[in-house]
Amino acid sequence: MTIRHFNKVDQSEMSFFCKNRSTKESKCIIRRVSAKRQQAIADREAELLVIAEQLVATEGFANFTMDKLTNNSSYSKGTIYNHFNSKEDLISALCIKSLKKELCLFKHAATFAGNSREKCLAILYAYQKHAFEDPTLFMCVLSAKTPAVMEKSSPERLERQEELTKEVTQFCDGLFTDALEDGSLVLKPGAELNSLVFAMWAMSFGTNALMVSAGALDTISRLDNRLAQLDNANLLLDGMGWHPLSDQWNYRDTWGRIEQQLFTNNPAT
Amino acid sequence: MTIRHFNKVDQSEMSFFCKNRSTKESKCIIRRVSAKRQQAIADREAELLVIAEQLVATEGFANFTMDKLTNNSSYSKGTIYNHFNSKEDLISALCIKSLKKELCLFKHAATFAGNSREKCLAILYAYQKHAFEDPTLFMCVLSAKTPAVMEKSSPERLERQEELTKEVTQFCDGLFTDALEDGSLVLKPGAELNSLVFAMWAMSFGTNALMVSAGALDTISRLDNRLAQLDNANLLLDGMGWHPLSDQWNYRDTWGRIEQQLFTNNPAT
DNA sequence: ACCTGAACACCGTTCAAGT
DNA sequence: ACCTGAACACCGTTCAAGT
Repeated sequence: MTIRHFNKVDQSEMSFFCKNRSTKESKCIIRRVSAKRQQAIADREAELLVIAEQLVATEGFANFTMDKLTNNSSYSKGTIYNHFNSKEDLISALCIKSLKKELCLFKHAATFAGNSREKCLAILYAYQKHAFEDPTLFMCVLSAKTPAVMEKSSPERLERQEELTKEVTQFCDGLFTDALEDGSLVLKPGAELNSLVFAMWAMSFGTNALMVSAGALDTISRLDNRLAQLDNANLLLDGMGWHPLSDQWNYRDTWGRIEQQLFTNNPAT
Repeated sequence: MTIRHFNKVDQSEMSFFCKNRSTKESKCIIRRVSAKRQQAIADREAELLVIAEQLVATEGFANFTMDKLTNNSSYSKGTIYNHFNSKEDLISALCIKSLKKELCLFKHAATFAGNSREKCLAILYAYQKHAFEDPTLFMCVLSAKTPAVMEKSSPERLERQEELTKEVTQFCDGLFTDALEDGSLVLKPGAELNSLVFAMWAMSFGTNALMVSAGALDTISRLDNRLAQLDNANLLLDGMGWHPLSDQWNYRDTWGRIEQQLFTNNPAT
């Protein structure tokens, strides 16, 4: 059921261990010699992030401590602080992991065979799936934008965060420009592509955030979790005038097909 | 410019200090005797919340400590722990303060003279104003729903939270039922009033949350802050079919009138 | 009946000493 | 070159001693 990501850890993420090697001559040699070791370090970092995420998920953000991470891993505090230069930097790392997973799911979703509006729904389905399966990671993206976290994150990670956010945004821009090109979406006078993308982002983020963290509330628990994202999206996309409108097409059927075709027992990526 | 709230502190909020008085006979006498004292306690609690909010605003949530609160106030740790039985309980109290302010602003906004959709926009204007003026309080409502905070909050405050949330929801329900009654909004077949209210909530919350905490991002900073909420709302309300639609009415003009008539130099409430 | 602040257990972070 | 864990400063919470 669950799509696995990052089985193979990307070495390019190990910015931290390389940061003090500034002399150009030695750089290459060291890299070549320690390639295997660097892979080991990257794997350890991934392992630490998995443990951290589990701890945050079970005990909540506030109750998560570096002590607990140390005790639940086989590494010492010093080693952990070699990977993350503060607790906040670790959250930043979780945010990066989250963005990478989102991007991966989005790209998978975009392969859905359908019209442009259906593809957009596929992305939203993927976003929802991410939020429900990994609420902790999903929320990390928000908390990573908090001043307190940003101030204490390493510049390398902040940069990586920005890069990935830009990639996600551009990906969504692409959806909209496709729709503009095939004529299923037409900009109203005075409207901008940017603000449409932002509207969709705000709506889907708001829906997910409220469902994930305020699910206990009356108003929300009365709604059908599986369909709220679809219903909200339909209202918004109708408002944008994105054809076919929801009374001319059975998007509830689309929603089911997205689930079946893309996210069921599929060892994608 | 700023509308002031809670100059007069509501005594009913001091649940904490009264909780151990269960014998009915003595209750009344004690209440009467200590009425003045209870007012003093309520005032102190309000004072502590103001200081706490400032600290959270300047140093961030993670960097806020009970020690700093103690040092910045004229009271001892023990006294502060008489008001809030944990750091999380204090966040819960900030959430309550936030909800009360929202409700107060919403009721003021609902006095706007206009059609039902314009009234809805007035509420959204008020919500945005709250989020931008008091980002800390705004975000408290979300963090208060976090399991970690809920587990350590006093039951009294959790109950008050729920009460207020219900009040806000019912208030929004009212807006929609008014629109249904005067015919400017018609439910599509299969649609529910509940899900429309939720959609508006998700959209406006998402918009505010992204603007407040991710304002540093490229995509967002390019947007006109003042108008994003309006633009997003117009897309959504058009999608609901709430008349007059945005191409039949100048809602940008409405937005300006809301600001001028309701939220400029007005010592309301 | 309420206030106080010393006291305690715990957490984030560092760094001298190891390998 | 990297790892370790003792050490330190700080934070959340309590509670015996005051008024």
